[in-house]
Amino acid sequence: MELDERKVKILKAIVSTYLETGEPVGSRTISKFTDLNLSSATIRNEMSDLEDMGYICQPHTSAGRIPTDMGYRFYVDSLMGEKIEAEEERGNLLQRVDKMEKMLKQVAKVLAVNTNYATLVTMPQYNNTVKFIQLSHVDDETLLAVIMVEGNIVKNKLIKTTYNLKNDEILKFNILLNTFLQGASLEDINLELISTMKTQAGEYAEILETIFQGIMEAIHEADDLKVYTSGATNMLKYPELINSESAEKLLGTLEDIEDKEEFIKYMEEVVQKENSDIQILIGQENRSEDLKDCALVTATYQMPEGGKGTIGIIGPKRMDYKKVVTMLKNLTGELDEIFNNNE
Amino acid sequence: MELDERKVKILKAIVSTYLETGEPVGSRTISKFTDLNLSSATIRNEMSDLEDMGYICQPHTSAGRIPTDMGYRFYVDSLMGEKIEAEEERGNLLQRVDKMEKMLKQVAKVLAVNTNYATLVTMPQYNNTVKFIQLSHVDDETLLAVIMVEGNIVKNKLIKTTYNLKNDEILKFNILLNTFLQGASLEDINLELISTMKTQAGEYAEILETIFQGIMEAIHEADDLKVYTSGATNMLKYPELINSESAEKLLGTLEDIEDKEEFIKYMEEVVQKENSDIQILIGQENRSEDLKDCALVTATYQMPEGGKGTIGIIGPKRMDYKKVVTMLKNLTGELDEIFNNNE
DNA sequence: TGTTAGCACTCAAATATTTCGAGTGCTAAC
DNA sequence: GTTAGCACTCGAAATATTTGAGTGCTAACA
Repeated sequence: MELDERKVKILKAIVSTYLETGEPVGSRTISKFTDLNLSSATIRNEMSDLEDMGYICQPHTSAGRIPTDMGYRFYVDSLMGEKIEAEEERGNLLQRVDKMEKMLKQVAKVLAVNTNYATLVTMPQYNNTVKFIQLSHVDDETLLAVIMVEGNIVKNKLIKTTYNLKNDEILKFNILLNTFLQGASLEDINLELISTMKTQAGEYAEILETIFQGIMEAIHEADDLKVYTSGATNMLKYPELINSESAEKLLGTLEDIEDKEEFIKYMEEVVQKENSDIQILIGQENRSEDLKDCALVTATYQMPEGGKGTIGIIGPKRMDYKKVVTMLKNLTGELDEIFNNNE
Repeated sequence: MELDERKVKILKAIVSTYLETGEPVGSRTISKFTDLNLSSATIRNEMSDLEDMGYICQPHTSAGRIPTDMGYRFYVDSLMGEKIEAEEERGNLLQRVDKMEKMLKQVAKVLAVNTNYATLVTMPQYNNTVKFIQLSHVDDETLLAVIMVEGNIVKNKLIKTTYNLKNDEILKFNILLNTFLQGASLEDINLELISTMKTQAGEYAEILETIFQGIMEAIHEADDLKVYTSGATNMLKYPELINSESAEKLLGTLEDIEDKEEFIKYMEEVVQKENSDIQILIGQENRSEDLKDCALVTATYQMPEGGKGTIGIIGPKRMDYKKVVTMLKNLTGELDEIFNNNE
């Protein structure tokens, strides 16, 4: 069977009506509210066809039709085909804040409030090139290492030492560390480099080892992709999700998303493989079982220094895709703007 | 009317039965499951008295009795009277982690998982005595200020300058800042001190102003009492809360609790006024409207350096107080232990 | 005077029953 | 190919019915 133009029109009408109302849509509704001028009976025939083709289904006999994942997919794809122009009133959503962290939290919040879906925003990911390292004396047995990496991200770590370093010794360590590590990315720091440094350190080799270890821990630490979520409780607003037995699990997932290695990995993957900036995954298309009744819409933003992060929305499959996509485009646009102006 | 021993026994039996079952408890139940050997009729009479006295009430005629806030209060008070011995198997709950932040998150998580209530943990509050300040060069127009305050909390801030400071100039600033600010608490930093510093800075007074401002911002910033919550979704497990119209609001409150100045202030207040380490607020006893159907149980922990923070649980009034209190005692005990060993 | 058995009454919750109507599929006619 | 008409389906809502735990009250008993 073929998906002719009329079928397409009907399908789109069904999906968009369903997106609005959340009720299964019947043949009469479509007959009345499209410009096709077809009777309900004809629509019924077409609907029957569309059902055979897998785009729509009935939640039970004698109910209207609702889109299948495939139906949503078709709708979304054709939506993406149309050019979505960013709305005129942009630039007002975000207030300028200096701290990256706050900014991203704000983005998550803004998104959640404006869309009524759950949102998540990841920190931009850098390749962690070291900009500089600063060691300071805290007390007799503690040092503070401050490491600034590409993207002006500051990490710090307290390091316990057995030997009480004097100020001039710390200074020497600072010089040594910076000489070797400045500009180095994680991959650059290999065993060879380390042993060279140790040779240079001479009698201090052992302490260097301790310090070095602390520094590496610090660099890796914040690396574990922070995710900010917001509006998780918005999920409660969608009955189709609440009834689904996974609702509580989903909320839980969102709550402690920071722990869910797996989930984060998944997000990363999504970011990686997309070429376009907007990516939509519907229902079963999501690998994660928790999301099987949801749709995930993500967009990437880019930092001037090359960092890359994701803004995403999790909501019911019955989601206002158009609004969400526009929203995401606006926000990533705004982020770009802010970051570029800041530089 | 007087609350004689028998009435007390019956009241306690009612409350504790209700805590277990969540159902209104009737006279027969009490008659059967207490060692009083009284018929249900007698119990009924006593219950009627207890109702007159305000300790229990009926959700509707011809239902059993449930405790009023006053009833809970009586129960909890008498519970607190008994000595609660910490459980033997303590010390295993928390894994040692180095970062304060992680540790507190873990505490929140452990509590949430073990109790099935929502939990919140605040960062310890210090009086923010400056331990030392370290200024570093980032690029031509940016400085990094790292400030360590009492309790080994590290704060940092990027400061934009108009004038490109050279290394030796930065060194001078470092010395200047540390000379004046080391050991200073927030109250110590007043206008007089600032103007003295400016005089010392001479031609650099203006830049000092900028830097100083940045530093003050940094110190204040993290000061805004971070709160970690966990297990907010546990609230969904308690039907009595879900039906209450405030459920969603409550969840929302928990979700972005970091913004709710008001709420945080409230917590602080609770911490302030308590002399004993455990504080319980039931229903209307809570100032916050959002908590009117909940109970809030808090405990304070103390850092060796004098910092003070709060661990708390939010749950339904029908809460396993005994377990929660024991749990909190254990955890604060563990925290103390860890902090002391660490030092 | 305190305790208890007995009984009529109440009322939420569970269960069963009915009604309603939106929606379908099919057929026959245009 | 389109449409009107009709019998049929079935969930949801409304309504009725049953059930049972629980109460308060009274009268009798120790």
